[in-house]
Amino acid sequence: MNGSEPISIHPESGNMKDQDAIKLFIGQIPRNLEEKDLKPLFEQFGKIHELTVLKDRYTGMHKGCAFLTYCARESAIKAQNALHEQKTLPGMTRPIQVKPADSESRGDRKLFVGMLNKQQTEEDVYRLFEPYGVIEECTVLRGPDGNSKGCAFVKFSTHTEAQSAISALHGSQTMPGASSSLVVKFADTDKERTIRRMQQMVGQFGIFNPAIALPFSTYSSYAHAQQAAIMAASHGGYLTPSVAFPATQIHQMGALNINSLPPTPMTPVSGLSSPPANITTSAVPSIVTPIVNGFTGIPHQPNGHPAVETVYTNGLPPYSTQSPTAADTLQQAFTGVQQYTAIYPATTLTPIGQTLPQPPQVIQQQQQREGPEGCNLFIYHLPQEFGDNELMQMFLPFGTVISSKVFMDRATNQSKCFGFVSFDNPASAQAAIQAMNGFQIGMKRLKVQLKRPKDASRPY
DNA sequence: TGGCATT
Repeated sequence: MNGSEPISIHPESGNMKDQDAIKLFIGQIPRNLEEKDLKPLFEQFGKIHELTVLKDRYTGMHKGCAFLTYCARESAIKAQNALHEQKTLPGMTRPIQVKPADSESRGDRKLFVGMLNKQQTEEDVYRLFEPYGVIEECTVLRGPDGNSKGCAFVKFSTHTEAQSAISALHGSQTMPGASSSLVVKFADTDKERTIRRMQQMVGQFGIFNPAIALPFSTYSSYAHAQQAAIMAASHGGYLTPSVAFPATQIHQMGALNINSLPPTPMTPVSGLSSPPANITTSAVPSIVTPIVNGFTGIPHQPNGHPAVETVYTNGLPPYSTQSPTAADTLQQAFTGVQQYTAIYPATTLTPIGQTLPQPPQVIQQQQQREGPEGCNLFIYHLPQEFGDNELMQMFLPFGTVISSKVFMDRATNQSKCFGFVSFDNPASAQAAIQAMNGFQIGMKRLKVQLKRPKDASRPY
């Protein structure tokens, strides 16, 4: 949109490319030649689908090369044969390069397939993908016991084939017994796999030592930053932590909280561009989190050290459902939620008037574990804007939450307004049902009951 | 009425 963006001949109706079209890399182009100048040279081999000169992402400088896709696969082959190393453009010392782009060959042609039925074998998966190209490899991922993990790798002979399988199959169907529609995407690169593994480690062992991993020199400055962040959040006119906790406990929250840092948009603290992004547990910088944090408190251990395992407790003994104080606190907090959500529409992720840049968000994924029998709750009629974290916060007062999950619609990425919470003991689960079933939020009342066992017979 | 996974 600005002058430095690469100009492309965009695909448009009447400009469709072959399913097996080849994307060409064009090298050794003089830097004074733009798309319009290059077009005549390449058009002689066929209709161009897309032609893009590569520009530096930041400076907009011409990189001396381009990507070219013809509508017809045959045109690409003709152009490569006629031009590659055959002609030197004015001002260049080396001949023009015309060859399939890296993405077309060895690179991205391996797919990750998720949401398979655990009974599906390599052969089943092969049959499913066979129509889209030549399959070089097909593996169902299995655990040590040999049981399918419900996912697979499928390697095609070309990127284009792989891409066409994605287009045709991703989200196209839901396998019997699978919880969601089929996932078909390019497999992680080595780099992505490393990142994923690191995230899994963090999820497994709890939070790492902030003094080592964070861009602060000492732990105490980190703790200070958190405290400042909490104060900043509490000055926004929302429910303050002091409603729910005595001052000493707020101090502890500031010093010890490492799992529920207030979200970035709430922390305009001078001298800090943003809180460390890689320790937030909130997938979305949700507008309701500060309030919810305010009433439920923050995970820490009575011994004064951060929790080593990723379990979530409020640091208080689970309160009895007869306690009027606790009920009052909840009700107040939810009044706050209602007011807040009335001010900021659900689609607004950043509170109005704040334009802090989004830091790259590395989300710490909470591991989803099933609790023991009688410890797993099904919760329905959640507010649309509640995510896993808000759900967890809501149930922390009743005990140790080992897992919380809001069910999302894959297609729209919207909450389906129901979810699951797992406790480590049945008494907490029962206390939560007693206190929270029928709890009114806005126009809706929560339904909180024990999760149906997986093999429960369907009533229809 | 989950367990969402990456050789």
